[in-house]
Amino acid sequence: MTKYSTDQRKKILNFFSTHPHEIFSARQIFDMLDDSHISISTIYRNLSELEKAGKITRCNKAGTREAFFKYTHLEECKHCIHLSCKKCGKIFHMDKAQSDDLISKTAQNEQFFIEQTDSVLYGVCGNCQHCK
Amino acid sequence: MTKYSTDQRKKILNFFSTHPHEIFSARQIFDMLDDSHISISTIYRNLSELEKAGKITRCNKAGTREAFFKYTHLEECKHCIHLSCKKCGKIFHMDKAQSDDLISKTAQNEQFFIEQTDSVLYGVCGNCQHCK
DNA sequence: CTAGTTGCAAAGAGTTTGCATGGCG
DNA sequence: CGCCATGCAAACTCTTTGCAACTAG
Repeated sequence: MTKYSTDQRKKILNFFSTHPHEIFSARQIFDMLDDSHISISTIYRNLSELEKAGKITRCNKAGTREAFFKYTHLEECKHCIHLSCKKCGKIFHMDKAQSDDLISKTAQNEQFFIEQTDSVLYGVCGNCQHCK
Repeated sequence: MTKYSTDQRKKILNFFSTHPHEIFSARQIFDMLDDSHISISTIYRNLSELEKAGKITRCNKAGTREAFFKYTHLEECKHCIHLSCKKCGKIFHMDKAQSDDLISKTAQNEQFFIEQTDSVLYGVCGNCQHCK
């Protein structure tokens, strides 16, 4: 679907690749790329394209109504569960061994087949735990 | 905050208690209680009240923009991680022992403190796994 | 009686879409 | 030069809110 490489597209993808461990809403990206004057509809259209292309992943953030997106640059992103800090918004990766263990145990014990890609656990990260 | 017991309130809560293992959006409840002619704003206001009162819990559903709610009738709901089936929308409870294990291991290994209440893992349940 | 609750319609947030213009290849 | 992408504004969806009418206690 994506045929041309436009300036706007490059800037949006570049933004994600330079912030690989955080999640962002369309509005946040719009604001942070303010000096590029990219229209909000272009942001939305590109986020959808990038999502379809598998370069970013759509996810929810507890207590918000907006869609959030995170960069999926790493192979590991596809093979482990994500942890999202409610305070700073950063994304962490659960240890692969533990992810796998959880998934297989849940399949066995509960007959439930977790899909890592869509699954985000919420909580507070070590950093934010310290500062009140 | 909830002082009076109105007909609308009773019907909404009753709806949840008779569907304890599924999640619903405001619109779905509105449609399913159609013959009671409860206005959509009353649905929303009561969902907020019931949430504050701890009788239902707000949660996200992957790939949707709406808020979903589930009945929190059980004590166990407050102490374990939830599993949401992407196909049928039903909610399952992860075994408490496994929930606890996961939370303490993640705290240790990753320095990340999961909050059960907000955390929903997505996947496919045993039932839906069988039917394609 | 009177304060909480409802219904309606209007306002708000977030997101999508139609259409003319612009720019990549 | 042709088609895709962009920008703008309007439309849409989900949710909240103001206000007058209604009702539980």
